[in-house]
Amino acid sequence: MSNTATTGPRQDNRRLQLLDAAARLFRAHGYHATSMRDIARAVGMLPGSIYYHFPSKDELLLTVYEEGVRRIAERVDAAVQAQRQPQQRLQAACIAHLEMLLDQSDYAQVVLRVVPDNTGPSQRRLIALRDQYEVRFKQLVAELELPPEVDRHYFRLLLLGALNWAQTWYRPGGDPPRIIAMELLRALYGGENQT
Amino acid sequence: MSNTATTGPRQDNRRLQLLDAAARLFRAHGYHATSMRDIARAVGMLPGSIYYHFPSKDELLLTVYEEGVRRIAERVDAAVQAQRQPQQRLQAACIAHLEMLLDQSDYAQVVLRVVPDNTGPSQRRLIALRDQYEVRFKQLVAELELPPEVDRHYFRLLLLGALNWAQTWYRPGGDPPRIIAMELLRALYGGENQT
DNA sequence: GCTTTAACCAAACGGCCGTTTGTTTTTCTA
DNA sequence: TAGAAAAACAAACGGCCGTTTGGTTAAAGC
Repeated sequence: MSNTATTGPRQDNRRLQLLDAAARLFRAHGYHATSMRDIARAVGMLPGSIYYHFPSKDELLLTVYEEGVRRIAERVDAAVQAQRQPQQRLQAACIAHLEMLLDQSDYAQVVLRVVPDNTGPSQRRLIALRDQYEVRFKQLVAELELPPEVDRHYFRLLLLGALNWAQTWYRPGGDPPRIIAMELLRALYGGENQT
Repeated sequence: MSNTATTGPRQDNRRLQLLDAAARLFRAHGYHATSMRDIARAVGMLPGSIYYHFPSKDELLLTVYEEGVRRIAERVDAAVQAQRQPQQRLQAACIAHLEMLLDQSDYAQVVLRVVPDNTGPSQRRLIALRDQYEVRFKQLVAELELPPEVDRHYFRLLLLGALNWAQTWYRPGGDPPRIIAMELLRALYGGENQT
């Protein structure tokens, strides 16, 4: 009963397993089509046991979402910081973004696949998380040299839309995400100022 | 008002009401989050009565999907045929596409909002319907003059992705769909060969 | 007028849903 | 090694799900 802080909590491994399974299933089938029983079965657990780790299904989605944003942001930031020229910085960001979105992370894919409409009480926080991530692209586009007629707001929406929509037509076996990102950028720039 | 054929079955009015309600609810809440009871309540009907008009929920979605593709294709085709120059033909298609997608038709919005993954036995037909519609844009892009470095395949995916993704950020009260389409195209062309 | 039939009602079917409750097992510390 | 805390089990709760079945109503056709 002593108030010692030396005692760390147990490793809590299954919590991570739960998050992994939830991310995978949410990505594959969507939020509503995935049941708590599905998630429990995927980690070899009884449905009720999930509620020791998460208070609700909604909160489970929120945690996956947060982790997804964290992972894709981390990866994109690292890619951007390795470049100097604005054009190459944006290209690096697009490549990293697309790799996470198409190949790497179930978590990141949930962020864009699961539409935060009527998914529960935390839908506003989901949207806020997504917006917070996209601020990076706002800054990258602001650095860029563009013709004066081009509205940077719509330039960003054009680029992000094209990248995110790739999730709907991408199939493994075709061009890898890196090539796709570069081809989309080339189509966008019209082949003018290419590296 | 003698436009009614004197013979034939009864007018079967509620079937259209059902489709309208289903389209509206599928668009707003998604397929899985919309129950047959929700749809029945929206038209003032008991849940079981829907099965007189449609054999299953899956078939109901398929019918909405088909009607959505039909409506958006009809509208886009009309807009394209009113133009001669390839660039203006594509622009007209984009405007019509976006207007249907953002403002006009619940049916058309279902086609792009409801991801046809694990929605039931007819998911392949849903994808086929969507592909069949997008063939139009393939042709429009083929007519277009483009720099030789630009891959027309990715040019089309870039454009359609940007347009379709607008569904996730569009809010009524901002720029109308027509302006959005033109701004996106301007960002895509880089302000070069504008009308 | 009688029959047919389109259209819907009324009521239930089994099943899965998210979640709760009480108990048991495991694990780590004191 | 005793005991507390963490983690999972076992079993149910009420409720909603898509769908089925059989009966009722009212318009249409002969």
